[in-house]
Amino acid sequence: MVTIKELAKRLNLSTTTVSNVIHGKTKEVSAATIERVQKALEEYEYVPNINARNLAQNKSKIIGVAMKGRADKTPNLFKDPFIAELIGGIEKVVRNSGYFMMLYASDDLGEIMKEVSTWNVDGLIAFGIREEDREKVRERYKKPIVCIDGYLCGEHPGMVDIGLTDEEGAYDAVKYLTNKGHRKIAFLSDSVGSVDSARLKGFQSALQDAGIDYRDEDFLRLNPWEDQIEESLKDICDRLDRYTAVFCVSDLYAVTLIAALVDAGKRVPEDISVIGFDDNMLAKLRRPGLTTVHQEIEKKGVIAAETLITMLNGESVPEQIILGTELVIRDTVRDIRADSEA
Amino acid sequence: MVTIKELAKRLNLSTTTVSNVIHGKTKEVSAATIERVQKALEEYEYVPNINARNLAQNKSKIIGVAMKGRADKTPNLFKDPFIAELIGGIEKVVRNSGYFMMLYASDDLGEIMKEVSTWNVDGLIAFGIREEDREKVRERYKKPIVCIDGYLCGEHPGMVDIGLTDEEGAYDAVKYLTNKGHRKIAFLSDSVGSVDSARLKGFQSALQDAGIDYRDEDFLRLNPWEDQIEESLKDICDRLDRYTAVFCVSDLYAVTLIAALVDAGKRVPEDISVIGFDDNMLAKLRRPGLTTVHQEIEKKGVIAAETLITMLNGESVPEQIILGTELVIRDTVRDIRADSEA
DNA sequence: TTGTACGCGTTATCAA
DNA sequence: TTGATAACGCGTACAA
Repeated sequence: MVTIKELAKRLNLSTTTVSNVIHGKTKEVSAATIERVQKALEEYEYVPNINARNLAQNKSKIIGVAMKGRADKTPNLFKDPFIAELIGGIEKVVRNSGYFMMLYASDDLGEIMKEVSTWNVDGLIAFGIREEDREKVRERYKKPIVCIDGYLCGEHPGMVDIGLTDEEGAYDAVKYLTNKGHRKIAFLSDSVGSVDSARLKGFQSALQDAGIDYRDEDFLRLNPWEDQIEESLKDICDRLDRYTAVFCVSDLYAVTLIAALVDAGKRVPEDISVIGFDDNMLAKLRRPGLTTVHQEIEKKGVIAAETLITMLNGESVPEQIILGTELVIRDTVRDIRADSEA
Repeated sequence: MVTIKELAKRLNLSTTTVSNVIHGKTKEVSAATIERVQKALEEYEYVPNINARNLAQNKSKIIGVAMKGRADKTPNLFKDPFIAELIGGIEKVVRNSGYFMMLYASDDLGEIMKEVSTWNVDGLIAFGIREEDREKVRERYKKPIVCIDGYLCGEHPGMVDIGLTDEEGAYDAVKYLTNKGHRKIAFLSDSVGSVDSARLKGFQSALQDAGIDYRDEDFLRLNPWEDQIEESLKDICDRLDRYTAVFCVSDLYAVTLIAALVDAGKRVPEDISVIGFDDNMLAKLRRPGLTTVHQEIEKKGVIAAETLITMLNGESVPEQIILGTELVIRDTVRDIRADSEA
């Protein structure tokens, strides 16, 4: 660990000169000195001390990724392919831009914000931050923030949102189900976040357009905790006896549900049709294929990170970016129109 | 951003006293002062500046996770469920121990090591570092290192390895295949790392024990690059015409292969039996279930991180920890003994 | 019980 | 073209 100071002493130069060479501020340094310094840098394998640099510049080159509630929902954050792909996308961009990524997952927003300011994080990507928490975040953190699926409304200076056509996506999926003759359709989710409620809205609209009444009991709530999921699934499978189709709020849940259904002796789609959301690898790699609503998850992460870095560069960015969805028809929805006519 | 200095001035105290209160060195501070300081800390929302702290203490509270070659193999690191689960396990422990995780994925080991020392990382978890690179790493980085699947041999002070019974696992799987009457068995992998060669060894032993000759052409090499994988899969599917079973080096590859086989009009296991390795969510969530070799991936990450933190605490740890494997029999291997007798 | 003063490695300002 | 020197915020001997 050679320091600039040591190097300077060895070369009989000042730290300033060495520092200047390191940073290419070479206009005011003689060619000979540059040469000498560069050689020494190589020879002694100089690496800058980021802590000192950051301290001096009041920067960090760190981009924080804050995920409220996620640590509690999934003990292993990355087991959910959605999270994994999203973070993968972010990480790629962050790394290629010369920044570093630091992950904060906690249910306690205060905790997250404390660490974010402790590390002097240059910018923040927030995932799963609710409307009511947004003020608190802004108050304690003045640098650029990009929200993912934040459903920002109103003015939020220095804060942009990367969203999705959640409502339309769900609408298309459920419309497809009703077109195939389904009238008893359940909605499977785990909570009632902004994303879920947007998708529920689309679900309800599609039902309405088909002249079907939505009842509260159609909302099936999966408890994703590892020690409770099995029981929860069993309960849901039972309740699904009264339905011919389920719209699931994620592929993970769709695939998990299908496994439970199959284990309970039911066939998909012969006995019940299932439709997912995300079109992640779980959907893509299974055969028969999962009918689902496609979204570009990795791209979402990439765009979030790129947007943040653009902001960090002082350039302007749109207040909101909404990515599209597309229904991908594969093999888990059955056409039951013939049945009902019979 | 209040600093200790400012706080001290406001309270008419010295920075030392404030600092002492912050760190609970309360034996030599009057109760009244403690009270006052703590109240001020709350009120002004004091957060320490990590850069300054690290600079002063020459520490970082950062644990680096270095993955050589991974950035090039998978453009999105976390798309591979094995990586995702492993990192998830590490991250959980790291976070709960008050450390932070920083990810380095690059094909260039020098690049990785440079950043590791730049950030003054307290400890390193290395994944996919080859024998020949180990010296280089040790030379440039003197702090504790935990390797995952490193296949360390010989003396490596301050360096421990978390491994797996790869050879036995593969042996069990292939033994199972031969027991079921298979004699034309292929080996699917993407490279020839230590892990793969251990599994290949087990593969070969099992063949040998069943009196089957191993030929080089039985080694099917999958090219996992996104733009080449399709072609590679097609080629492999063709070559599999001459086999009744494949042993795949990962569940990801097994599931990917099955999808390709199904798309090519083949049935698993009726036409060809497939066996995987890892028993990750891909295997667990599919129906019919994937027969595979179970390993506790998340636990591997957890143990790696725990071991490193133990080392960081100055306690002693075993030089090597080998986790076990277990064959999980599900539904992708067919018993063809009846066929051959017929 | 509290305060002073210095060092950590780097950058930045200003003077030479 | 180069060099002194003062920050940056914190921790810690050592002094009071």
